Amino acid sequence: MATIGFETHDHHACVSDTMAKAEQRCAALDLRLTPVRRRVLELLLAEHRAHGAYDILAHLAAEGLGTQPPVAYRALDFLVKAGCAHRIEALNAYIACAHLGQDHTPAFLICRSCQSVAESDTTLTDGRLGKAARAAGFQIEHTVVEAQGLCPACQPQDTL
Amino acid sequence: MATIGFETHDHHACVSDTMAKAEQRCAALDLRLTPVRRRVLELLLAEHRAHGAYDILAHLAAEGLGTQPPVAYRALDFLVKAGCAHRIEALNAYIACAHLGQDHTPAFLICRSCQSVAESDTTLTDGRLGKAARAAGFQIEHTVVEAQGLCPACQPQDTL
DNA sequence: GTATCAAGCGTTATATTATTACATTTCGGA
DNA sequence: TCCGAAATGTAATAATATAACGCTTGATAC
Ligand SMILES: [Zn+2]
Ligand SMILES: [Zn+2]
Ligand SMILES: [Zn+2]
Ligand SMILES: [Zn+2]
Repeated sequence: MATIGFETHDHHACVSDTMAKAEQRCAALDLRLTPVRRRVLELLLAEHRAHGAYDILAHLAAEGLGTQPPVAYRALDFLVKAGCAHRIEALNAYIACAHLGQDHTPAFLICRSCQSVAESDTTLTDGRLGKAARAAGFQIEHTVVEAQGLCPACQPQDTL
Repeated sequence: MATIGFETHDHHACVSDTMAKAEQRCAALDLRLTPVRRRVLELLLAEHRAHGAYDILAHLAAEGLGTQPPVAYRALDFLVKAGCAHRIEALNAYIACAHLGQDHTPAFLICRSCQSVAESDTTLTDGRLGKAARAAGFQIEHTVVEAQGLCPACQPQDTL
């Protein structure tokens, strides 16, 4: 279980790795990573936090890539469907996938103080939700698992 | 782990029990379950599915209890804070709590076909999310756990 | 090559969800 | 009975999201 987003890491590598994987993935699935879509993914990747559709749109507008909401929503929808990004329901916002290439069921840890978001990759739905679904005979198609709270850096320090 | 919402049950009893528990709870916590708040809870309780704020508002308007959005949002916010209702983030909607009086961390099973929503009561965050949070040093304050899919009644039948 | 068709994009308009702000009322406690 | 906090009424607006429609592009078939 790797949680990306709170650890200090080589973020440049993080970005270029993910972009490369996104290229591969889209090529493999015969999906077209057009300029707008690519740029939106780059914008999402810039920081490990969620970005609102209108934030993204503002960047696109500043760069002459589009000014109307559908421009942003189409690109975001594409990235989500392609598995390159996830929607954070609790924030009505979007984030780049931190485990591109790995088959995973994402779970998010959202810091209310610094707004950073970590994506935890645990492979299966065998936690609470899986058990509850099995017990109820429910057939899961998609899961939303998001925790809000304080990341390690934002927690009050005991040690003076 | 009881999942309420898909099972056939005595829903009249379900409603009156919950209303009684809500009364008790508000009294105990010194919260005021005013007429609008009570009515909104009743509306939520009518069916085991999520209700949009504007759906609720439409009912209130029809009953002369208020016509402006804040009326619905205030009542819903009160009920959520009081623990009598939950917000379903994936639907931007609200549902009455099915485990009022029990200390619980709700998880929801949302049927995309019949829109019914079941609340599963599992007491602790020791599933995927809990483990991921512990591993990352994240301090959870609130969790959003929602599965979308098909409830037992809406699944294609093998047996002819 | 060029006709055809689907995917992508530009743009306008509109729908849905949610909050801010401020005046007024209600209600419990001093 | 007076005071102050909580609740409510109401208008305005913000934030998020989608529908609809026509044009452009780029791949494929002929
Ligand atoms: Zn990074
Ligand atoms: Zn992911
Ligand atoms: Zn019931
Ligand atoms: Zn509940």
